[in-house]
Amino acid sequence: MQAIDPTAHSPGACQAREVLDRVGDKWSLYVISQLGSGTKRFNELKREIDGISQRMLTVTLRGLERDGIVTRTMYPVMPPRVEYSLTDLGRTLLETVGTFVRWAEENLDQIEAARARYDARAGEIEAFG
Amino acid sequence: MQAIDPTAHSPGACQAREVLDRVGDKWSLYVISQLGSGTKRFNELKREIDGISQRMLTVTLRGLERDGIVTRTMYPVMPPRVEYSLTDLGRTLLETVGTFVRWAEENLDQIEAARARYDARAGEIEAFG
DNA sequence: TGCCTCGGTCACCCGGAGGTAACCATGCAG
DNA sequence: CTGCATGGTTACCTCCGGGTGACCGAGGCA
Repeated sequence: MQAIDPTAHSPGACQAREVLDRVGDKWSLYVISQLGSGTKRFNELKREIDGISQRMLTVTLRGLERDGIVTRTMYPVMPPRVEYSLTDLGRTLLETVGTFVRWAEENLDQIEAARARYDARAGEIEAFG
Repeated sequence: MQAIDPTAHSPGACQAREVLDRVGDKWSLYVISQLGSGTKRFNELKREIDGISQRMLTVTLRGLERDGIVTRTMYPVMPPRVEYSLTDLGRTLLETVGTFVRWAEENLDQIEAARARYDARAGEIEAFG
């Protein structure tokens, strides 16, 4: 994802782009999705989200916290205990993302089919064109 | 955006991630949004999408065409005439993105407020903490 | 004879997203 | 004394998304 150019403005899309810049990175969606099932601790998230590094989980959570999508609660005990959960805003976002996820589930096969067709045709042209 | 790691699988989110990898790049949303209002020619899109380069418009359109979201129609005349439009799949995607756009419109101010609060608090801590 | 348009392709470069690994403080178990 | 767990931070490096600018080929126009 990429910074917004404030001079660019395609009427409807630009607001969505700003949200995409938040949620469209590599890990945010996984974190939001995991927190959808309730409050979680740092290492709990780390274990559940396959392949995420310590640093990226921190960075992602900080970003989501900054934007008011998750809350961070620290208990000053030893060893440290830190809990993350969705805010109300985060929960409405999760819902909205849900319609997106459903679209993905319903149409991913179509996309992959189209992709296969396109690649097949491209290979053909390369070979005989 | 980034390639998918096939070993990663957060049940619901992973399918959506694949769609995000398609639509979450810098320009796809603008292109889809512009094509929502009908068939357009290459330079027409280029003029309407503020700041896009010739190369990136080509790249974006090729990607969307590959995934079956837009169709490309070439008329072998001189000077060349090429028209782009949404497929049925593209139109359902546009609709889905619409709920996303509405969420963005309704909640962007909340995000920005949260961001401002967070930054203010961070500055405070840096100064006095 | 140039120069413009349309719809691209190609070579090159840069910045930033994201990965890896080391380090931190503290307390408890062995 | 050593090692492990928790929840990070930091330095460093790599990769690639995306931007810039040159070039193309055929026709029209002056």
